Amino acid sequence: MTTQEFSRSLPMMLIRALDAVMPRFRDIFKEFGLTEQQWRVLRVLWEQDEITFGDLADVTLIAAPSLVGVIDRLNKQGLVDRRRSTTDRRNVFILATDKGKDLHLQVRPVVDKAYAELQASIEPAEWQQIINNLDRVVSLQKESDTWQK
Amino acid sequence: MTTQEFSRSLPMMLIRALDAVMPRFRDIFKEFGLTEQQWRVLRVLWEQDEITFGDLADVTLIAAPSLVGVIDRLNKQGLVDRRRSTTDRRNVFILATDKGKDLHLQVRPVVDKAYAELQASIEPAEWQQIINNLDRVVSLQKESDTWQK
DNA sequence: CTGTATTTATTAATATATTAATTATTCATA
DNA sequence: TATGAATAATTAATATATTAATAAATACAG
Repeated sequence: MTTQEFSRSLPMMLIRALDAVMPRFRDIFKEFGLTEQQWRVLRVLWEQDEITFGDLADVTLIAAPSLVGVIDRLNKQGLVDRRRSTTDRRNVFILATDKGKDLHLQVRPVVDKAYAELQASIEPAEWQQIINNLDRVVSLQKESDTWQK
Repeated sequence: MTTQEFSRSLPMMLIRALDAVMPRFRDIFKEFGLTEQQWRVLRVLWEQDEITFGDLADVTLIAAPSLVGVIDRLNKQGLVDRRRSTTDRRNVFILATDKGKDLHLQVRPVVDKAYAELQASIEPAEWQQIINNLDRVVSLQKESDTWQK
């Protein structure tokens, strides 16, 4: 019965965990007219003030080609702006508009509350263990990637 | 510096882990002209022989509207067929064609090898811990979903 | 300096994700 | 048995993911 093996493989378990966790957050984002990815961008800009497109892609884990569209739509909503760097004209800085900052201040408490509830549903020690485990999966793969390129 | 908090939040860690793990598998799938989702479908059909569309969506963790297109494209490649149930004409059975079964037999060993290498990169005890932890995240969320609906 | 390789953001093409609406069928019951 | 509720697959509309290719700017060797 190796379908069960498949269902319990690491990739499927990761996807299942995301499927279990994300819907309640998406519901919140939607209330404020945001998608999950749009929220990730604003979440960073609220702390960062100004960040290059490339760094934003790294931090949000949104691949550059996808991020172009995400930024376009946020820009159309008047929530973020692009500003090309003067020192290196290849770089583009992304920054939240005042409207973007305000919106974020509204969304943030609701999301934080939902996240606190999520965290509260799991023992602190177990929670930390999960984070550490995921961290380890990432670092191990990064290592074995190095010699490949 | 709460951008770090964000980066180490459970959702971001899950996504990062997937990003770390999946590329090497996608490379393999691509060699055989398959996408990740197409492979998931074939992976199930190889064991299952015949399965309803809805059950297939559940097992592959592909939402029904997405699965429609995945099946369409697999069908165009001559790898799977649809067959409407005679007992309940709402149900549609999905099954692999001979070509689909043959292809799967070719892909499977390569994928299994890559998966074995992935698993070998992590201590067995830690591996089991990760799976158990993810399982727990899922079950805890399922519980708190129940009373919501 | 000059031509070439690298880097950064973007476009292009195709596949998938997400939510809401729709169609066809079956169920349940009045 | 007609009829409204429930179920299964699909369509529709929009957003994102993935890979390859491109455009513009900079770095860098010769």
